[in-house]
Amino acid sequence: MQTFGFLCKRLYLCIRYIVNNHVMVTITDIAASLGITPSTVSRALAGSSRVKESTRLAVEKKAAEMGYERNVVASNLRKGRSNMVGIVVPRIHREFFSRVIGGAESVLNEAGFNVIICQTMESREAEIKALKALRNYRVAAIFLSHAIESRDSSHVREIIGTDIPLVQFDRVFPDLPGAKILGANCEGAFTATKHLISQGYKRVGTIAGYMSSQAFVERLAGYRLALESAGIPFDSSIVFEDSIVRETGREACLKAIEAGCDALYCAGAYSALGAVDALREKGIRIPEEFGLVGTSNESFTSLMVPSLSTLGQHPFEMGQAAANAFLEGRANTEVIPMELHIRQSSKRIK
Amino acid sequence: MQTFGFLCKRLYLCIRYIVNNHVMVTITDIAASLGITPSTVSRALAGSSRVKESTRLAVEKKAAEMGYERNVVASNLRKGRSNMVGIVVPRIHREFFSRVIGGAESVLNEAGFNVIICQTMESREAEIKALKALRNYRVAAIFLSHAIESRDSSHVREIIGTDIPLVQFDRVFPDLPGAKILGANCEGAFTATKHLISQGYKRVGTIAGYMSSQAFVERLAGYRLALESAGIPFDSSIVFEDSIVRETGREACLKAIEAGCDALYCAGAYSALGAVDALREKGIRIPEEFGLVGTSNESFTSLMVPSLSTLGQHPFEMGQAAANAFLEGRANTEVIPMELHIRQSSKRIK
DNA sequence: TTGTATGCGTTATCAG
DNA sequence: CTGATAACGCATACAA
Repeated sequence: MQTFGFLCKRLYLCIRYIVNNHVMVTITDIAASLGITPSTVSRALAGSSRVKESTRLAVEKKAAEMGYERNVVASNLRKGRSNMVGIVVPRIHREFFSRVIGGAESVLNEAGFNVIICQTMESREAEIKALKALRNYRVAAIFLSHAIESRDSSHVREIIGTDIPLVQFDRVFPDLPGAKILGANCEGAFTATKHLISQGYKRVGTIAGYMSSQAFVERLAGYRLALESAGIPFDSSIVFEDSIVRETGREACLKAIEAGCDALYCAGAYSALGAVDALREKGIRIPEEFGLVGTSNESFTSLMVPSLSTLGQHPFEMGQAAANAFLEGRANTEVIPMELHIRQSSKRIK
Repeated sequence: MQTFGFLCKRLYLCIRYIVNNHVMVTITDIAASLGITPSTVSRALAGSSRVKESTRLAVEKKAAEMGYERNVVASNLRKGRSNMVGIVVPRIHREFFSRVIGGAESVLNEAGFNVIICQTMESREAEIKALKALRNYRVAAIFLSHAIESRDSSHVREIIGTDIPLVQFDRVFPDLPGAKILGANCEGAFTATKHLISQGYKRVGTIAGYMSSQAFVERLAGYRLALESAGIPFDSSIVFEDSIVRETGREACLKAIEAGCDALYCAGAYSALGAVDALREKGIRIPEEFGLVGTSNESFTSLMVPSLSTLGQHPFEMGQAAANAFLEGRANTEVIPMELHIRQSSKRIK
């Protein structure tokens, strides 16, 4: 026996259907055509154990028949959280970041999440805007690799507080809680620098990146360790900080040449490219007169001539790791190995 | 004078606040602390003209003070549409696509939209899944560059119908309604082929891509036109279809060599890379014995040796154009010029 | 096992 | 110009 309210609703639905004959079908529609209530449909579709098997089957059949699909907006509102994960990166056209995103997406999609992506273009302002937008979407989690301009983490803490799970990757604020996915930066930089030394380069400098970011701090530490383990004193005058793009990399390399370096470990991907520019300008031959190892195995590095030796990260795996950390509710720091690809730019000894 | 219901609500809010002392502030909170109703707050915040200036100011002040930010999920549900735009691309780590996304995002963000990105990995199944997910989010629009596996547009038509504005770019189904952003493919391919002919190459073939996509059809037409305008008969035996990735490009080029070609216009970005592989394998010199022009000015093309001549698109501008077409409600076809970058791989005549 | 009632936060419609 | 009220579609506590 139907209640009066129920019948009213049904009448309303009929009218709605006539007026606008292509609305999305809702659980109420399914309920109406099955003579049951929306709550039961909701439960059946959610796979609740508190619904009769036969009812569930009937609901599922009808839902498929009517082409029902859950309105995730309504569902998210009701649940107070969404099935979206926000990923905030400096620039998506950097191969490293786009591959991290790819890795994260592959895992998250499997688990029923969608990914919303924001670019900061290295600007702190844009990062704040993106984080706020994501919070307003009530995303289930935020994966962040912060902008260079974000010298400290106060804005992140302020905006996302502790309500939204945070997973940081690569460019990580050490003082923030939550999971962190890092490359084995120290170890990697150690290996890379060691390799340059083993090739007979005598004065190995580094284009070190930004010390506001954990990743670069660790790479510098690895570089230093390699020197020390080879009995070479660390010399801060051939450590060039704050360079990460091609142009500043070029400038840093010019200074390195002045300072008598014959090799550079570049902690950034594009600063190494700038170093190549500088060396070409000066007519210095690679690798005979000058050795180079870059970081991040972007595909252009193997296509260049001379091909560029790189300390490769595994961005896809980092994305997967970030997604898994979130899905499993972990808040630890995970280290993804790095791998040295020795190519022409550092291979002086055959 | 407050109504009874209003006071109840206020009491409820107090209790909620005590129980959970860190909830997001809502328009109801603002209304309560200002002694007005949520409707007025909503109107004030929406910039409605039907609200007193002083009230608006008071509301805005209070909102800022309390750190209010609109719950977009609720807003979207109520409005029946969202401020998200879905972008569906084969792979975001393709520089072309990531730059299109960048361009679209830059315009959309200004206009208050956020971007949700889905990758299809060239799979029709994944494309269907992505389109459905976006529809379930009630996105404001979908920007699509379809997967290679999607040989026809039936699934797109079926899923998004006419409810959601569709903007297609680059890989476009001509039979679907809505805006289309295309490179000047025919003209571009004409110029590229003409250039090869002008360099003295005698038998210019093409790695033509997939004929299910408008863009490739047009490039083939441009190629053909260039031959005809030079009085060279079109020869379908040196048109290699269905190649778009590096490996298939390599295979196509091997066939082209067999068929006596001494130049290729490659309609894909990575197929040209495969062609380089094939020529290296066979020990054929570029550009002296064989000329190559690729499509899409990916950054590796200028870093390679020999550097690769390309028919460059303007992906960032294409993204902007897509966003503008959507924002202005246009449904026309827009053509973005292409530009021939002549580099070493095709420059036989100094 | 199912139905009833309510609220998530916002906005639109209608009164006043 | 502002207030009351309902509804967007779904999920859940509670009742039956």
